Amino acid sequence: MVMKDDIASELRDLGLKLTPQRLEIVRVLKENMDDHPSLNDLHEAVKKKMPTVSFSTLFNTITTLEKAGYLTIFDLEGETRVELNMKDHINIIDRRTGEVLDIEDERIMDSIIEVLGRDRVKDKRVMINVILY
Amino acid sequence: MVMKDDIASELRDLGLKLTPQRLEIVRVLKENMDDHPSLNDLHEAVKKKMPTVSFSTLFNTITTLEKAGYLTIFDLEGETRVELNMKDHINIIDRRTGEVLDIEDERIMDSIIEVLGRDRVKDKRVMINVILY
DNA sequence: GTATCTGCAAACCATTTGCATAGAT
DNA sequence: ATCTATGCAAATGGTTTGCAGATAC
Repeated sequence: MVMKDDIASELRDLGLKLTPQRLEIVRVLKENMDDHPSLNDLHEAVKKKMPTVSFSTLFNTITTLEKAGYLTIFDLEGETRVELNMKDHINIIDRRTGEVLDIEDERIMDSIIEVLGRDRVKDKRVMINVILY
Repeated sequence: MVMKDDIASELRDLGLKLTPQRLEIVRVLKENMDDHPSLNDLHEAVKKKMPTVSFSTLFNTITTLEKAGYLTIFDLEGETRVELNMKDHINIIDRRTGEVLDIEDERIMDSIIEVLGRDRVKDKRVMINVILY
């Protein structure tokens, strides 16, 4: 359970102005942390709580938060997905269903880091595409 | 160096009609195998050899070849990329530059397969997104 | 008071579709 | 003769931009 004031101080720490829309967007995002929602899904979820929030505002907010290092976005089959898990981890992405699963597996992580080097992985924000036939 | 007739028989084996456009598209694709070209890049490259080939034809051809299992496509930052490497391998994708590198590393591959199970990986055409902070 | 945020509307851009004509078998 | 491919033009769909008015500080 995340408290309102936590979000406010997190945003303040990033130097961002506290608007009701922003607070609501982050609140909803935290509630759906495991879902890696698309911008549209997120917009729908936010509108349920605050129907007047525009897609533009959502887009601007996510862009701002991403630049501030508060979240990560990635593109899945042409859709922007939002990733709020800020721990080192791996997304297992099902390209057919769009499902995204977070795992924190040391073996995979270690082998990737060992082969590529941690700095390189970190620097490049690497995406790894495993292709088996 | 790939010979013309090899491509023709490959396409024939897939039950596809042999048109000059198709042959040229596959020829160019094989020449740029390591580049994971976008549809647009590929179209430009094909037009250098055969200027009349339309984007539609390229699109239709790639779609057809993908359904036939001849190649893989994936989406990178909103662009369709074409993958012709049909060996088990890993793409290291730099999300900033769009660069894609093929590697065949047993350690990474084995650890992924061990954790997820080969069938699951194979079935899901998994994409793995490594996020380090 | 000023810099930033909001939200409407329009632009953008790669992809995808519809369809009439052309070509392969 | 039939089935599939080609290529033009238009539609789609998610993202991105421009900007005027509103709000946070």
